[in-house]
Amino acid sequence: MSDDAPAPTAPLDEPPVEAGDDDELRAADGRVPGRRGKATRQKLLACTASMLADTSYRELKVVDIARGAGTSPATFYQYFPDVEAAILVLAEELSIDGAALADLVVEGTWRGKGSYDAALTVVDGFLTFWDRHRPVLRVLDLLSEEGDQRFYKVRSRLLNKLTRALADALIEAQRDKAPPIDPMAQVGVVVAMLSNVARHRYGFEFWGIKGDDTRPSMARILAWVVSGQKPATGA
Amino acid sequence: MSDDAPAPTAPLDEPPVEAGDDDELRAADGRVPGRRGKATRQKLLACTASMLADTSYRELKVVDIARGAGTSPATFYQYFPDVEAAILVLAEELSIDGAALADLVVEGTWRGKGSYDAALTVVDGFLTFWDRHRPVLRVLDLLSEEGDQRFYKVRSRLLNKLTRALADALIEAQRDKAPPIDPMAQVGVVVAMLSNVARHRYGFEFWGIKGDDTRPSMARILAWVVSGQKPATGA
DNA sequence: GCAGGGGGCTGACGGACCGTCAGATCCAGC
DNA sequence: GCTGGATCTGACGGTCCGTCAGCCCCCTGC
Repeated sequence: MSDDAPAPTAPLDEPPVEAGDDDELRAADGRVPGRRGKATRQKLLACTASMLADTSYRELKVVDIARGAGTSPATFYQYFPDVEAAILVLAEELSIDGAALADLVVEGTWRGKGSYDAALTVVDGFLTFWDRHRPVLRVLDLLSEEGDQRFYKVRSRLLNKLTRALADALIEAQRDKAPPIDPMAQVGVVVAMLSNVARHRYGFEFWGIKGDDTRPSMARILAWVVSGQKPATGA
Repeated sequence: MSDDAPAPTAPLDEPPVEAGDDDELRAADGRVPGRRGKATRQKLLACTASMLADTSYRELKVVDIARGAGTSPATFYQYFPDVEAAILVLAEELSIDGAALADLVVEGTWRGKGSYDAALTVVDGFLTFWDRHRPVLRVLDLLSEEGDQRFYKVRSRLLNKLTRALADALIEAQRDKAPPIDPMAQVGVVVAMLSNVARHRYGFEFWGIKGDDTRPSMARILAWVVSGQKPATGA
């Protein structure tokens, strides 16, 4: 739909506020919520998040969320058109925390021997981020996979910051060589690796991969791709 | 649940038939379906697959499947406990086609210069496989993500063959060096990359990555990880 | 401190879909 | 043609959804 495909390394850091018809928060009937209204809205959000932590998305009922927040289903619909809208708000809040990942990239040194350490820092940061927000990220993945454009956009923006930062690091680290392949494509596939491993991390150890060897594996690849040189693996 | 965590490189190729209490196919009421019954069951499966191609999973109704197959909802429940069970059968049928991917690995040469070509063959095979079976694979990912053990198992088995084959190739290609990291972990993360890129392939080009640079990117990484040497990139 | 207005909340309802019966229908085999 | 089992289905109770109209309570102005 939106044709704002940006140039590969453009910054494009719009603030994560939603750009609606009106910049004011609106309830279902068009009224602007007051103090009390905002409080229940927040309580509903918190309750949604906490239920998501130990309930599969498909068996998440509006009535449960509402009752859990000490209110009624009709009230829920006062503030959100559906459950997904509430989760979307939760997902957008993630952007702030996710931006810190890009900072990890900028702070690291990607030329020479330091690249592996920088990569491991990013890998660990990513895994930690994913673990902390697993419930929301799970449905974020779920719904963007289902073709929901709203979620797809949030997901893209979330990973985009990190990907762009890595692409910039690659360009900087390999500035003397002419890169044969689009830097965004190179680091994009690595980010895909990161996110998929983070998703299925539990499954990995289930099926015969010992301990935490996935971490150095990914760090090695990341360091190699960004720096362009075989990294000195911290054996 | 099942504690059959195998040694990293054990074959473990059980045939993809389901190992139930009885080796016979059963309907809901416990009877063995006859000729006519099997035909409608098959028609229901086909209809499920075709609806999945252009309907999101969440809006896939049993009544639609049943009507599409020219029968009634009650009949559907005669053969499948729920929609997921039908999709699970579809997913299991994929195993056969998926096994061919492992063959691609075995046939390739992973030492020296040939490694990049071998890797590109595997990458393309993987992407083709994913594109061909996208509707079913989408739901397979979806439901295993949701914690459904049945789907998780099928998904693991599907990727396991390929992963093991790659791990074996790695061990063979790097037999003179002592590998610092578990080979399964090394290739496992690459397979994670492959599957996640295959999933979001459309999104990649949407967001500013030109043409098909993801293919060589992944091939380069795959070749490097398996062979242990910087591959000669087919510029 | 009290009355009025409006923001906030809810019971209750129609509708969609689910999963399950008991009974109708079909099809061999005699 | 008749019969018994295999196959199919209409119809139902139940759950959840999303939406009203109307009630309650807070808060403001006097």
